[in-house]
Amino acid sequence: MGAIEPRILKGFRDCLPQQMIARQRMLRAIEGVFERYGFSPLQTPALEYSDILLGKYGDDAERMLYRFADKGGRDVCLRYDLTVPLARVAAQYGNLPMPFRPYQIGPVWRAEKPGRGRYREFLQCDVDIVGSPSLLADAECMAVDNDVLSALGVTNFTIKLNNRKVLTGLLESLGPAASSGENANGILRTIDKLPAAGEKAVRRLLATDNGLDQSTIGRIFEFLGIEGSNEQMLAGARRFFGPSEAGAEGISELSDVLARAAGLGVPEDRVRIDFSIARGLDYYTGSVFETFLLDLPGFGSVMSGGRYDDLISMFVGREMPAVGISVGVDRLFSAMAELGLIKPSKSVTRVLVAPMSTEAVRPALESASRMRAAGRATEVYLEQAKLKKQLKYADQRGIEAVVILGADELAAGEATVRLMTEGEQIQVPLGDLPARVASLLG
RNA sequence: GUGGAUGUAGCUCAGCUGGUUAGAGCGCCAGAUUGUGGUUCUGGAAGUCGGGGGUUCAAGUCCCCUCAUCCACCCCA
Repeated sequence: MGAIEPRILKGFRDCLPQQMIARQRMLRAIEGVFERYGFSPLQTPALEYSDILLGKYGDDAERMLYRFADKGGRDVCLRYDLTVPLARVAAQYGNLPMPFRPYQIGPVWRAEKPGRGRYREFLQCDVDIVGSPSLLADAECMAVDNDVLSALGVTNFTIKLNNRKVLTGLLESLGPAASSGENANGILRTIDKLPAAGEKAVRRLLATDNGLDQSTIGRIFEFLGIEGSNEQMLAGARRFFGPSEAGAEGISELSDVLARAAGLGVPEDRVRIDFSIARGLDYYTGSVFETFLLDLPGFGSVMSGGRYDDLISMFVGREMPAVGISVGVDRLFSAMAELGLIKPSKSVTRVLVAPMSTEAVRPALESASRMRAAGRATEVYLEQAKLKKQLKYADQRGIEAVVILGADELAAGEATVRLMTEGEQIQVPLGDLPARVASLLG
């Protein structure tokens, strides 16, 4: 008795009904946006063979993989995101019609230190477009991003946009020391820290961690220092790169994606080119985006993604371009809670049927069934209790209507319906109950 | 992982320089005449004072260790 202390693992959370109700509403809104863009649901397992996930994310991320041997001695990992499992699916099923447009809603796990808006288990909602190299697909991801936040009532945000080709072009222009393989990824991850860590720290890290000399670092910051409107930044970057350099292709893609996104109705002032956005994950190859809430500076990105044209080919060996974006549902939810955009609900029940005596139980059950058939979430009070207690039960749960069935009502063949917010009561013939309650509740 | 802060009732916290049976607000439960919630009034339940060790006649209060949480750095959704 009580010998086991109830507790929960660090970084993991219970979502009690009061939160879950609002969270489910949020998920439905997100799902609605996804489906309006023609994305279809996909689900994959929480566990994958380790070799499916390893080598896709980069060192920083891989340290955060939950990895263990299962009962059969298989080397497995909890998925770190939804993108790599999707890549596996796209590679594994040869009969998928392309472009393949799945959306996924599911938990992912990262064994990192939890903090504000950071958990070890959290829900991601991804949309991906597999099999199309079109930059229109990139722009669609941004439009989904914009629509999702708008649908949730969030208005003050910025989608930061960059292109990996710009960054790799930058590194190539610096010579082989900077642009070769793993070192290039390391440099990008360092650059990605710029908004959080600041220029000084990044300069130091580029020298100590990435082994760059001061003139190379100077050149990088010459590029990162390009400022101004999106147009001005594109123009500045064009001047920086020669026309034949790899970076120029990225600049042209950026310009294209911007135009397409505007065409899809993404307000232009919500999109900002930011050359320091690299994303911590290795698999990105083209567009990268991260979304920030301007009312919560320092909160971190609530939605992000990018193009990963080479990831799926790591499984199949042939070209398979893809682009996607991911909503950090839990983070977004806690951000919205901080901003007061979440209305908590205590229960989904809208009607409580209150039987006042044992004789009233049978008619109460029947009434409840008919109310449910009419589509109203209905509970029957389970114990014999005073009316006072039953009304209190309804009040505590925010239940809008109580159907009272007592001796008087039974004798008259009707029920008393009490509307809790108004405090009004009306007599309703039992036969009309579902229709009347439905119209009273709206 | 580094630095700082905090751990007292379900929640938010008070408890002065160590001194008898540890408090408040909110919440919860019950009652204010027999079938009417949310307001009010009355009453009630509930705490190994995070855990362990030490100093002392005496520790929630001082010291040490440990665990946990929060904030910053770091990293990301």
